Amino acid sequence: MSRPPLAREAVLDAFTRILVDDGERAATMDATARAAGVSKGGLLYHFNSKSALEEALVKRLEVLAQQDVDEIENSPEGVVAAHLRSSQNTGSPLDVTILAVSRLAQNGSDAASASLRRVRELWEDSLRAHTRDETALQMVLLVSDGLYFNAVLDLNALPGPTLEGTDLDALISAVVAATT
Amino acid sequence: MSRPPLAREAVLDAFTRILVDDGERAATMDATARAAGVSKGGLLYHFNSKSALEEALVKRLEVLAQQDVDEIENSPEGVVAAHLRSSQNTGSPLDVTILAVSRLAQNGSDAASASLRRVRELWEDSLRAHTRDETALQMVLLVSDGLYFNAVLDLNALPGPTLEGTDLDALISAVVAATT
DNA sequence: GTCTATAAAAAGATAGAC
DNA sequence: GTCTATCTTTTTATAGAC
Repeated sequence: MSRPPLAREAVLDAFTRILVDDGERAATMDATARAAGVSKGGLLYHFNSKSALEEALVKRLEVLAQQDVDEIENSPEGVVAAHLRSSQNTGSPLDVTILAVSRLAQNGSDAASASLRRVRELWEDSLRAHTRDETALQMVLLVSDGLYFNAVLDLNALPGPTLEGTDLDALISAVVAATT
Repeated sequence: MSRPPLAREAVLDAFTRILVDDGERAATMDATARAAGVSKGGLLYHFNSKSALEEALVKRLEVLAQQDVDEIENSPEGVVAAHLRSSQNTGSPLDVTILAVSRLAQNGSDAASASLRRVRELWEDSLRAHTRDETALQMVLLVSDGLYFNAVLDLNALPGPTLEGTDLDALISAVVAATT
């Protein structure tokens, strides 16, 4: 776990920022290098290819997500409340990294999709012990996803598993009961 | 409202499919033309430019979204339940169009972002009369967003307004009360 | 480690034949 | 209405100097 070179981190930061602010198409190696204050050759010294850049970003996400879960587990407010609160996108390193990786996922990166699924499973496993039942767990996760995605004006959220018919009915009933 | 040419609709369908399946970057005019079974020149007869293609897709979304709201208003199941059920992405024309337009929005298209916001406002206005209060309304919309986005394996949902601090607290309390 | 220069492919768009 | 051919710009990647 030796600290990575500064230029390398700067490139990753710039890549993230462009992905989130302007989208995947704008996040070219040229634009990333310029935003990071290095030349294209300099960038390619640290990342041999575009996919190497993407892989590095995915790796960064995995580390940040695990840290997030660990912090929430120790929150005095309670895991559910802390999780929902943390779903309010505030521009934290984890927030922007999730958004950046989801941009990659939506452009066909299987590694990015898989990573986002793992993050969601981390959350799910963390929340399970603190919710009444599976329906309640799904409701928390759904509201969390909705929150996350709504916390930014023109951004999106992250992938997850589909819901079966019976679960969907139970969920609808619960939400209807709680809201009408 | 005369019926548009078949080739034109085929191009729009192909563009939508590629956007949803492979992302914005893959949705080139070349690939779209090929998938629609026309040449690049043929495509450019119907849509003078890439942005003309995008504008046509946004227009299609507006029409489909209004139809959806009209149907839900007349649902015997009730507006809230029908809305949540309809948020389960089933690959309907509206579903795929929303996803396609959200891909454009995430790549910097202001027109696409604005259109998605309008769709969400349509839903919000439709649901308001059928929910207990503003917190309940937001909860329904959030769960709907979460549902929508989770109904597909590696896709995303749609933009919306941010939540204020007090609203967030009220929401967290409500969800916590309903789920723990 | 970082740079410039350049090659090779793909993108959007135009021109004009049919 | 639909096609092929072509131009221009952008993007990824390589080569090699410093």
